[in-house]
Amino acid sequence: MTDSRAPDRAPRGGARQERLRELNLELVFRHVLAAEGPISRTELAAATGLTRPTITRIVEELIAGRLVTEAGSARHGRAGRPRVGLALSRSGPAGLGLDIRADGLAACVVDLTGAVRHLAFAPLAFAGTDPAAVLDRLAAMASAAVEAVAAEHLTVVAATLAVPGPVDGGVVRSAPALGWTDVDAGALLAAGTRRLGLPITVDNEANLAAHGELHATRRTLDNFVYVSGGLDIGAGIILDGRLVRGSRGWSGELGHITVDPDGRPCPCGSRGCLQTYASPQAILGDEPVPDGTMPEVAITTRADAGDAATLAAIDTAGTALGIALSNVLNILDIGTVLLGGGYALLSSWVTERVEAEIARRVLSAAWAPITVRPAILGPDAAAIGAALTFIDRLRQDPAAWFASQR
Amino acid sequence: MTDSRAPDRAPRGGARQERLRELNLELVFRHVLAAEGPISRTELAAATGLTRPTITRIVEELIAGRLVTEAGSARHGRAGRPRVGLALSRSGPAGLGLDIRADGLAACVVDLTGAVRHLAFAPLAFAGTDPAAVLDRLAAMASAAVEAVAAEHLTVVAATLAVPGPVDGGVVRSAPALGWTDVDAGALLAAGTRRLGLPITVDNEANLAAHGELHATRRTLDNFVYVSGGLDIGAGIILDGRLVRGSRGWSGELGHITVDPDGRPCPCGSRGCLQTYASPQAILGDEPVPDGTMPEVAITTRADAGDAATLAAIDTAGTALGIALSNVLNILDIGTVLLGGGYALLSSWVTERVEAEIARRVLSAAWAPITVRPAILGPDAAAIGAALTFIDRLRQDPAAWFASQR
DNA sequence: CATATTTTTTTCATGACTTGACATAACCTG
DNA sequence: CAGGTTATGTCAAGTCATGAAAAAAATATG
Repeated sequence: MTDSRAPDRAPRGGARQERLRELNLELVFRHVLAAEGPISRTELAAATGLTRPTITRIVEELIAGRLVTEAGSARHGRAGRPRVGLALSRSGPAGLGLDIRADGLAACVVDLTGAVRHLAFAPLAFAGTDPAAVLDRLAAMASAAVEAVAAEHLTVVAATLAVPGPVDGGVVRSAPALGWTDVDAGALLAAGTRRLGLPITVDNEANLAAHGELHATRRTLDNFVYVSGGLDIGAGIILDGRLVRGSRGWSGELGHITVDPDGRPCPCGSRGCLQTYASPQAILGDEPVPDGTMPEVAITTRADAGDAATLAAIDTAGTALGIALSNVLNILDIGTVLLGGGYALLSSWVTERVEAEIARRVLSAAWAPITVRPAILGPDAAAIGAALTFIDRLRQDPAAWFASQR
Repeated sequence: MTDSRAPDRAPRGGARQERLRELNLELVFRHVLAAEGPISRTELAAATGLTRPTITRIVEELIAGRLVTEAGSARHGRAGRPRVGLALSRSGPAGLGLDIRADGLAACVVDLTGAVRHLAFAPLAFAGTDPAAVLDRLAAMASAAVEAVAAEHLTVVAATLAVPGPVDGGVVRSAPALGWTDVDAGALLAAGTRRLGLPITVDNEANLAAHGELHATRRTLDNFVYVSGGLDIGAGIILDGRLVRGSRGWSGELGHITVDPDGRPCPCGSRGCLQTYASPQAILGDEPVPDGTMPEVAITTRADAGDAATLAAIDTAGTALGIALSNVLNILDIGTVLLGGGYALLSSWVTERVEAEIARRVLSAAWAPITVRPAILGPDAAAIGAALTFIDRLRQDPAAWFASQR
C-alpha cells in the first residue's frame, strides 16, 4: 500500500450499485441527525434531492434497522394529511462508557440521540488496589448498566473504557493516578464482560472527555483544547470536529510541556513540566488533604478562606497553565480552551491568569481573541464521551452498522 | 447546518448513478498513482475488483481528461497479446508554485507525477522593497514558467504562492523577513497574472514546504514536524498524511513558543520566544554579516573556524529548539522531526542537542524513539510544495477535476 | 502459417435511481 | 359530512453504470 489514504475512501474494492444505496442511506440518516426536531419523509426528499419513492424505501430500511422511529403524526394546523415525524430511535442500539477516575468508577449508557440514559458511580480509593479487582468491579457495573437500559428497549452494542493515561492498544502505559503501569485493561475488562459480548475499546480519559464536550456543544464548537486535570494533566484536542490522536494515539500530554526549562524536577525525568506547577498536588504543596476530599475542593476551600500560600500557588499554577496552553495554541491555532476535570472547579481562580498569558504569548491573539471557559460537562465527561464513541461511529457510517447486523 | 461534517461527505445532494462512476474513477486513478511503474487494464481490474469492461471505460475517460496516458505496450516475453502500460500523464495539467523567500523569488512547475518540470530563481534583496513591485516581478516569472512548460504540452491550471508568515485569505498578516504587514498578496499577484487566468492560493511557507517533503518521501513518512528557519521560525505539521492548518490556518507558529517564561524579549511582545534564541540572527548576535551572504552560511563558516561565541550560541539555539519541539511532540505525538529551511544547513550542528532535549522531555520518547533529521528538499521545498497543492487536490479528487472541465 | 494465449473490446442482462401518474390516508374547511 | 388539501405509498417506463459472457485484437510458439 503506497498511498496510505487509498483504503480510507474506498475500502471495499469497486463500487457497485449497492454502494449507491449505502451512500443515500447515509445521506438521509445524516439529515435526520441534523434536523432540529422530527422530520417528515417529504421534507427529507426536499432536503436531500432524492425522490419520495427512494426516501420511502430508505426510511423503511432505517426503521427496520432500529436507527429511526416514527415519532407520531405532527399535525401542523394547515389542511391536509399531517406529516409523519421521523426521529432518531430512542430504543435502538446504544453505547456503553466506562471510566476509571481518581475518585471512583463510572458507567454510562448513551442512546443514538446522544442522551444519557443511565449513569452510575461507585466511589473507590485506589491506594494499593489490584487492577484485576478494579476491572472486575467495573465489569459488574457494566452488566448492571446493560440490564438497566434493556428495560427501556436499548441494546448496548459496544463499550469504551476511559483511563487517566496514555493507552497502547488496550494496554494502559502509565496511569500515576491509579498507580498502574503496563496494565492490559482491555483484556481484563473483556474477561469480566465476556457474557455481554461487547467489543471493547480503551482510550485516554482526556481524549474521550473532549469528545463528550464536542457532542455537548452539539458540534457548534468544533475547534478547542479540553484541559483535563488530575494527578496528571492531559488535553484532548478537537480540530475541525475531529479528535487529534497523534500518530500512535498519545497526543495531549499537556502535563509534560516544559514551562520552565530549569524548573522543578518531574518524576518523568525532565524539569519544569507543567504538572509540577499546576496539578492539584502541586498547588497544595506538602499540606495534607482530609481523607475522602477531592484535592480541588480542598484548594477552593483554602482559597476562599484567604490562605496566602494557596493563593500564591494558584497564581503560579494559572500562569504555568497559561504558558503551556499558549504553546498549544501557537502550534495549532485553536480559538477556544475548555477547562475540564479538576480545572472546571478551579476555573474561577485561574481563568484570569491563563487568559493573560495567552493574550501575551499567542501570536494570533492580537487579531483574533481566544476564549477560555469551563467545560460544560462535569466529572462524568469522560464516561459520556466514552459511551459516545460507538454512537459517533454509527452516526458517521450507518451503512457499516447495517452490514455488521447481517 | 448543525452537523459540520455533512457537506464534506455528500456535497451534491443525492447520489445518482453518475456518482458510482466518479467513485470508481477515483479508485482506478488512485491505483494508477500508487503503482510503481506502468500498470495495465487487466492488472487494474484485478487490483480494484472491477471488471475489465468497466476499467476500459474508465481508462478511456482518464485518457480523454489528460490524466493518464498509454505508455506503450510492454511485451512481457510470454505468449499472448502484450499488456498496454498506463501511467500518469506527463503532458496534462500541471501546478505552479511561487515562493517569496528571504533571498529571492522562486517559480516552479510540477506535473501530475510530482516531477519538477521547471524551476527558476531570481535573487532579490528585500530591504525597503514595495510589495506591488515584488509581486509584479513574480508575476513575470509565473508567465515565463507557464510558457516554458507549454512547449512540453503541460497546461498550468492553478498557482499557489508561498510567503514567510501567517496568511488570512490572500492577505499576508505579517512577514518580518520581508517587512510586510497586511499585504494582499493574492490580489496583487492576481492582478499581474490576469492574462494567465489561474486561480491563486496563498499559504504559509512552512506549511507548503512540509507538504513538499510529504511528497518527496512518497508519503512513506506521513507523520512529521517540518521546521522552517528564517528570520521567523515556522513549522509545518503533517498528521496522518494531512497538513494540520488549525482553525484559521495559522498553525505552526513554532517561533513564538515560550522556551523560557522570563527570557529574552521578543518583538511580538512576549518573552522567551523560541526565535529570540534560535533564529539565525539570534545566533549571530550583533555581529554583522557580509552583504549577500545567507546568515546560515555565515554561522557555519564561523563555527567551522571554531569561534567560541558562535559555538555557544548554536548550543543555546539547539537547546531552545529542542525544548520547543518537545512541546510540539508531547502535544501531538509525532515520531519524526525534519529540519528544513536554514536549519537544514545547521542540522549537523544542532541535531545532537535537539535530540537530547527531546529524549529528556518527551514522555513517549521513553518507549518509542523520535527521529530528528534534515529535510530532503533544499531551499526550493516551499516552491515545490506550493506547486503540489493543486496536484494534490487533483489526485485526491479527480472527479472534481472532470466536473470543472465541463 | 495455423494455433494457443493473453489482453482488450463489444453485447446483453441486472439493479438502483428518476420521472410521472395514480391511489390511499388523514386532516381541515365550509 | 362532503370536498379540498397535503402526505405518503405504489406502479410503470426510462436512464445509467455495472457484471457476465462472448467476440476481437495482438502476440508467441510450433
